Amino acid sequence: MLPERSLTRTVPGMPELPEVETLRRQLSPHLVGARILSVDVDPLGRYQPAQALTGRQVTALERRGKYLLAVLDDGREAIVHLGMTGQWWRVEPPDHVRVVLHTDRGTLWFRDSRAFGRVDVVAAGDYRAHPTLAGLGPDPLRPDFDRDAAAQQLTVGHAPVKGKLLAQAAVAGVGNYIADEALWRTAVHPATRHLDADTARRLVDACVAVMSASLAAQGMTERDFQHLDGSGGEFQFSLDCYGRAGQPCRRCGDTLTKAVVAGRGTTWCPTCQQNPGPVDEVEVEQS
DNA sequence: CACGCCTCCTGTGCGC
DNA sequence: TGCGCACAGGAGGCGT
Repeated sequence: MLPERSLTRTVPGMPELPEVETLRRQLSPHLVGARILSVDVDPLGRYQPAQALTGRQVTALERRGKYLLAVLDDGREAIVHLGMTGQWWRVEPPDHVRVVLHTDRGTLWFRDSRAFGRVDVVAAGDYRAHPTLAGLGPDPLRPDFDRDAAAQQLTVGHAPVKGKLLAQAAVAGVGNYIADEALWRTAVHPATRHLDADTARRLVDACVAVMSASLAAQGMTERDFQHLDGSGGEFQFSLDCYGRAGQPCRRCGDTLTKAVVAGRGTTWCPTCQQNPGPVDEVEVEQS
């Protein structure tokens, strides 16, 4: 059963699809059907749109990729993105409260220390102010997930495959750890700029497999896991690659390396994931 | 047009 | 020990 102190079991580091879906399931009983009586919002401008939730009833809580969508009773919907550190609490957090929802079922607090999260209220389906959401690729948890369409996206363009994965246009909900794990599983170098169709399909399958395993573990809880109260995610214990720079590859024993690829910290095995040619990576110190 | 770089934030963890 | 500072990182915006 859900502990009182933290609804989210805090999902600290990087909420990706499994973490956001876990949160959606935990949040639903407290939000779907509830009416929001009043809203307190942090002075920071980016959260101001949440004020528009006042008086609204939530009719459904959906998820697309890493976006939570709360369908409202007036034809609009609330878009919630957790950014890096967004959390929902059922008790008042000690700090970094950005939005407070007073509902007829109790109060929910949105805490976001780094303030990369976002809350917006738009006409249903109007994602003009959210281009990534507007161009979101197929979501692996939806029954109509089109694996070949996702793979096709990965074969076009010239950007490093790591960047294509993070862009959300191929597979919705991929973040840094899912990308690194999937690339490791398929033995694809993250800086690869061209994939053949078969490799692309295997990479999509690997993304889905990593997401499924992580969701089954209720996602990854990284930094705050000392505060866990029994409902925390466990996937951090199943990682083969992400966060293991400097440690031996579980497949070949070589030392996993870390560098910046497509602007993001990236870990891979230099033996299993062969360098496809000239790449523009910057070596980063290993721990 | 697609890509790459900068920005937003603040806790963390490093170096001195 | 304590201080200061660079850095991480999802997504948006913009320049090339």
